Order: sequence, then C-alpha cells, then structure tokens
Amino acid sequence: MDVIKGLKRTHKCGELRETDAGTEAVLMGWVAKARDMGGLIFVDIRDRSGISQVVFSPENAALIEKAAELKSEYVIAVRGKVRPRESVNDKIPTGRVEVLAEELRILSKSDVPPFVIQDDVKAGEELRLKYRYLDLRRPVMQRTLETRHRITQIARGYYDENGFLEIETPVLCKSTPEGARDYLVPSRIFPGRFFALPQSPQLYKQLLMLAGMDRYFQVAKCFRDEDLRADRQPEFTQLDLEMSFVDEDDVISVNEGFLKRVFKEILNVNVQLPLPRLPYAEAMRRFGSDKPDVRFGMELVDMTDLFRDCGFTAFASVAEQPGCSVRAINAAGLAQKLTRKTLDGLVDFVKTYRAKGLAWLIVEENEIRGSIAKFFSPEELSAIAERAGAKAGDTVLFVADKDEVVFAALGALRCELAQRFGLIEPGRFELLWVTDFPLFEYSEEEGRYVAMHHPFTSPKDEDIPLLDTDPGSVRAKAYDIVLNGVELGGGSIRIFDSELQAKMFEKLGFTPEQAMERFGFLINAFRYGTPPHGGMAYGLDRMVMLMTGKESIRDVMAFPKVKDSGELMVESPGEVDEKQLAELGIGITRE
RNA sequence: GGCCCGGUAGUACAGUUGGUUAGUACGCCAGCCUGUCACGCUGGAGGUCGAGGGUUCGAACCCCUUCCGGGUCGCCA
Repeated sequence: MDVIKGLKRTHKCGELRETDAGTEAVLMGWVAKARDMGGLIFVDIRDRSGISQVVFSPENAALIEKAAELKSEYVIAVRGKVRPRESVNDKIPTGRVEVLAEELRILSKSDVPPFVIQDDVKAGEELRLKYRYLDLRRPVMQRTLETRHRITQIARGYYDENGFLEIETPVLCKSTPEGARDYLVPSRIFPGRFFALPQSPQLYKQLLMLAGMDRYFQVAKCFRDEDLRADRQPEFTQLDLEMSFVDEDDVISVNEGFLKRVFKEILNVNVQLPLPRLPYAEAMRRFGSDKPDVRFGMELVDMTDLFRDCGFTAFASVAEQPGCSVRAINAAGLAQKLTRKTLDGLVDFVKTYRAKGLAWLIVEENEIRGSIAKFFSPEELSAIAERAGAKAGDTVLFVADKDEVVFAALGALRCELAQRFGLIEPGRFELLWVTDFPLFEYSEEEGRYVAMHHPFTSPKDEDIPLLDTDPGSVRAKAYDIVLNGVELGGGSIRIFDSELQAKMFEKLGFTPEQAMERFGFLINAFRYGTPPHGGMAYGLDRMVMLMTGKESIRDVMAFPKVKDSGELMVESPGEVDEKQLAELGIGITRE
C-alpha cells in the first residue's frame, strides 16, 4: 500500500472542466469503475463531488501494470495532466476532460463490495442498511444528505437573522406521563431512578422564554419509543423554536418567511404568502383529515340528511344517530377504472380504518347503478348524485359510520385514489396551515379528556368560558403546517397564566398534587413573571424527505433504524454485562 | 398487539397444478482487446431455495411453527 505523503489534492473529482486543460491535477477518491481496453486503461475516480476519468497509457509500462490491479472501491491518488478528451461524455460535468496519469498510488484496497455502488442500486434496503457506509457512497445519498445540511443551514441563518438564539437543551431529561412512551436511561448514582430522553424540548424552551431569552432555536434530537412508519423513526430531528411576546399570527408569519426562503433556495419554488389557513373543523369536513392533501379534489360531501328515513336501513339508522354521518366522495371520471374487482379491494381498504363497508353508485348517462341503487327511487338517486356533484362517468363512494370513522376512511380513500390513478401533478407543493385545533380529545381508553397537543397549549381567548361548560368544543391556539398531505410541523401559543394552567391540569384529570409532582418546576417558574410565548417545531426529516422526493424518512437519515427500532449495521440495541446491570441496580426478568 | 406483502448464487429477480442437472441478468475470476465511459468478446466459479418440523415415493413449490425485512391499523400529548 502506498502513502499519501508528498501529494496534495488539487481538485475534487467533480470539479475538472475544459478550462483546467493543460494544468497538473492530483485527484483522490474511490475507483468507481476500471475499464481495461487491453492497452489503455480508463478509471473513473469518485468522491462526494462527482466523477472524473483518469486514463493510463501503455507508454509507461510500470504505471499501466499497477493500474491493471485496480478494482472497484480501491482508494487511490492520481497525479497527472488534465487534457481534453478525444471523445467527450456529456452525461457528466467533467466529461470533456480527463487526467492522463503520471503517478498512481493505491492508498487502500477494497474487498468486493456486497452491492455495486451506483444510484440505481439493485440492493434491497436491508442490505443497504447493513452496509450503510457503502450505501452512503452512492451519489444520490450524498446529494440527499447535502440537501439536508443546506436546509439546516438555511434555518440557522434565517432564525439567527430574526433574533433567535441557538440554545442546547438537555438530552437526559425527566419522564413525562402524557404522550408517547419515553426511552428511559438508568443512572449508576440513582439506582431505581431514570432519566428520560426528550420527546421534544418543550418544557425547556418554555423555561428559556421565562428566562428572558426572547427567541430560541435548536436543531433538536427527539426520541419516542413508539412503532415506526415510513415517515416515522424513534429517533428524529426537529427544527425547534419558541418566541416571547407573541400570538398566533406572529409565530405563523415568521415561519412563513422561513418556508418561503427554504423552498426558494432548495427547490427554486416560489411560495406565495400568506399561506392558506384552514380551521381544523373545515379540514376534517372537507378532507377527512387534519393534514389535508389539497393537490387534488374529491372533497367529502355530507349526505346524512338525504338518508334519514330512506329505504336503506343501514344508512338510515346511522343517519339518525348523533355523532354519526353518511358522507361520500365523488371519484370524478373514474367509473371506467373502478371495476368491480377494484371496488371490492377498496372495501377492504376502508375496513382497515374500521369502516364497516363502502357503498358505491356509478353514474351513467341514463342510469345510476351500483351496490345500493336498488334501495332508492330514480328521483332519490338523482338527488344523491346531484349533491355529490356527480356526472356521467363518475363513481360516488359512501361510508356511513361514526364521524371519526367516516373521516378516517374517506380521507384515506381520496388519497389512495389520487395516488393510484395519478391525480397528483408531480413537482407540485401545497403548503397550508391547519388552525383552531380542539384543545382536548376524549380518550376512550383513559375515560377522560386528554390534551390533543400538549397540556401547555393555550385555549382560544373567546373559548375560555367553555372550559367548564363544554370542554370538547374548546379550540386551541394551535397550528400545524401541512405539506402535500404530510404534517411538516406544528406548534401553539402556550398558557402563561398559572391559574389557567391549573384549570387545564384539573380538566385533564390531574389533582393539584399530581400536577405539582410532574410539572412542579414549570408551575413554580410561572410564578415569577411569564411572557406570553409560543412556538413550533418542524420534523426536519420529513421536510428533507418531501423536498428531495423520497418515499421514506430512512432515505434522508444517515443511519436510520428499522421496523423493530433496531439498527442493522451496529446491531443495536445490544446486550450488556451483568456487571453493568448490577451497577445500575437493574435485574432483567427473562421469559 | 392485529392485518397484508416479501425472503431462491455476492446482488436483483425468474421458477412450480409437487418430478431428472434450480435458470436469467449484473457482479466476481481467467484470457483477449489502444478511446472506453452500462466498453466488447470467450470461458469459468459460485446455491443449507431464511430456519425448524410435517404431508408425500418425491418439497424451493403444500401445511404448521419460527426468524428477518417492508407496508399499514392500533399507537405516535
């Protein structure tokens, strides 16, 4: 193996251009490809910046003999003269020049890699994750992480310009009872007691506002011990911020400025401000979702009144019950594509959202037919089609159930149809705020109201009187930013009045003692002069995923975890010695 | 925790109403080749068909169990 001593890299592999012709260059990188023509040898050398072609000519016998040894992923240094190519390759930016090698050093050899390192990799994700350091050599992965870096740098710059201080908050925190499961961390000093990893820096950032920091920003690692999804990891990153002396509009406005900048700089997309705002109730009513994808139509239509006292008892009985409804979406122009087999598949699809079934009516020129047509007169069918806005060639899809089931099923169904039948224009970005979230949601499991956002979220000023009379209808000063049907982030104005906070804990079913035990430090802090404050946090991983067009959050994280929350490369989590456990005062019960 | 999908050379896949020697491509190895850039040509090696059990004269294929990965519902204040 050769040494690097005496050689200095002059260019990155992706940098050489025609204007460099005639100069001497020293490149260092990985062998992406070696093409031995029998006399000439071409070697593509790769680093993060790109690829250059190096040519070895047979005039130098010792050199070409050495070049013939090169294999994929060897790390080499090449010194030579830049010259124009005899035949250019316009597929790569460096394709008009090559380096005629005068010196070759093999800095590191490589075993045959388990998969070929190229963008259209054939390897499955499991293998890629096991050899993540090789996977990350692929240009597309390097570009993605570069974009991720640029987004965080834009955020840092933007919030800095707007008076935010980047302040770190602890990773070893205290377990909070509400919300997701915590990752717990034992401590040798305190046997039987545990730190918790933060689900978010929520309480600390509020305390920073109390501390007079005025505006705070952080690229914060967060942890939730819950099951994974394509867009959810147990360990993820938030762009987290908090502001003092503000109300909802102030937080929204400063963040719209950030979104405008990041979309312009990363994607050259011009975001029109102000962004649309959709109250939660309207989002649910029209899209069946609190994170609506507004890139396509098929909005939900309420048909409950049309089905009261109708001949179809399954719908009629639902239409009678409070909190239940019959709603539909009009799959405009899809009647041809929605074959009986496809519709049967969609029935199974809505059942995953606990809907009991899916009914349909197919509108034709002279007839309306379908699974429930026989229960209605032609006049009734016309009225239904008219309400749905359906014309010939459309299929109307119905779900009748509790509102939450109807919304979930139809909300998911419209997205499914849009995706399956290509109704979404590629490259389109639709940002909007969803506002006026309910302050509470009723938990069947716990038999009480729980905070929809978190227990420090402020109710709307005008809804405060409802706290005692009708807590379910109290709206919160909470807002989510939604991009293409994905929750990109969210936040709220916080309660800064200790009496209101006490009332909030009471409504959530905490005794004053319990509240004090869990959040005493915050309650106490509030006694010493609290500025009105609020903020929000973005899921950085999701933001990068959407802006780079990736399907999975794993593709924008350097070292993601897999379904069961382990990591394939280092094989974490791992077992620990009995001695370590003993020090922590922990015993493991094994089945 | 539930449901669905997948696991076959290094890699990606094909394979079967259960039947002789499990194929293809890329990669790898060897030889030839002085302008390639998805180089080309010739030849070659490489498989516990995820694991265990069962049914059968016979299992990659059918059944059961289990492991691994993915999607999703629950869950994710």
